[in-house]
Amino acid sequence: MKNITGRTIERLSVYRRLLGKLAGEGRGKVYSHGLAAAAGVTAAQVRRDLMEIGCSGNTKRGYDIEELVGFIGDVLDNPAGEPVALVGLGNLGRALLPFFASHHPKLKIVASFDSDPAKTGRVIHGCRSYPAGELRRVIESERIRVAILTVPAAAAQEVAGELAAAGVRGILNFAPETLRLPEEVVVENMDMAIALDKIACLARRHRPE
Amino acid sequence: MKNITGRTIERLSVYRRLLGKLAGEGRGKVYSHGLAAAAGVTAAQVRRDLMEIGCSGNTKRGYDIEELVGFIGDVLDNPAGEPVALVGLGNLGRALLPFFASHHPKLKIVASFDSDPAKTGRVIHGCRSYPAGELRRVIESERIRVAILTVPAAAAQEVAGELAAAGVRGILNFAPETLRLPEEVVVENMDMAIALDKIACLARRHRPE
DNA sequence: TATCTTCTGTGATTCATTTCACAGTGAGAT
DNA sequence: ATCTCACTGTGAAATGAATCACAGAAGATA
Repeated sequence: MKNITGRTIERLSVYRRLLGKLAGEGRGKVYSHGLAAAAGVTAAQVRRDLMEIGCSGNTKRGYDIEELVGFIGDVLDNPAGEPVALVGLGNLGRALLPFFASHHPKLKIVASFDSDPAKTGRVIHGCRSYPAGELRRVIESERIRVAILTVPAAAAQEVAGELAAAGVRGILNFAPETLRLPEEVVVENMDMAIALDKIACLARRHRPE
Repeated sequence: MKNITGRTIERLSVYRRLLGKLAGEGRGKVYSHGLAAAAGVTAAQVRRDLMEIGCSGNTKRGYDIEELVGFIGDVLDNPAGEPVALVGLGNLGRALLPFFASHHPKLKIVASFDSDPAKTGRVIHGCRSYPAGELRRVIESERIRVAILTVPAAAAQEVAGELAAAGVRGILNFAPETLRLPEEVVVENMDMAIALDKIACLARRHRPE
């Protein structure tokens, strides 16, 4: 299994969520077009994605849901589990904690940080919060490779640099700021200002044919 | 100006933010490679994007920052302003309010909604909150075309349908749920669970050459 | 004025991603 | 036992997006 693209990974994550729902409804098998309709993509796309991760369906019964979830997990998840840090305990950061505290099989927020001492030293949603000065030590000792960044834009670049220096290799960036980091660090921007600009603009000019 | 892609719109939004910062530092002109470095893209990409919205730079001085901001605004913004609704006043929704209350020239959250009466009837961050039952009336009377959806996943599809029926044409969806809507509605997903899956997976396999 | 340099604007190309379309397959019907 | 139908797996084609690379422009320099 060579280089699987980010796009494909996103779709696999969508499929997994939908498959979990189907399994919960007692379904055991699913056709490519069934998954496709639920995920809002084409059936050919689903088949190609599944092919890419090396999993096969039965010609007449479709794909086995449980098996599929297993295959997707093999691709997406770190089998040892993936500890995640949350940096920035403002309104947004605190709002995200319970969001992620939800039942993901492997990802877990194990530490959070803030520069404001009033917000640290406690346990919020089962996750211990540390002062910013402890960042490097905790990240290193817990071997954290993935972080969520919810600090103010003005601090984002500096904090991101510290994270990278401490060993973090993937950052989910909520700050409205373009991060400049060494190329071994993967950054995914969740920039709401840009997203709103985009949908406002597209919605205005979008006219279905 | 024909069909400008979503990708390009996102970059234009990034450019605008950076240009604002440059203007604040007293810069009046910028080269394509200057903007490119700040935005993390190539100079050719910047030139092509700017070409696409019909704006020209001077061969030897580069682009005029103020003019550029104007051109980008002409493409991205609704000149009449764009009222936005926020639906769902849970932790996440409340955390987003101040985020967007920030100084966008045209976008403004003018109304928010929640099904819990305890959360409505007030004014939060300068934005009046209404009970869910008022949704259609307010959206129609305020002519709101863009909405941010921060309700629980289980309610997302239903609420999105109501929004579309009330006239909303663009939805920024924070719920971990694939929305099925008529094609005249533009949906942009801000799905944190998927994004985390993605960076965790990419960070693990990513090895710069 | 002539030359040099460094920029922009853009056709052509490359690269990435999605869709098409069909051969192959197997369960169920007859 | 064979036929039929609806599915999968996948090469090939189409589409979409980013990059290359260079002609042309204009300030700087002498």
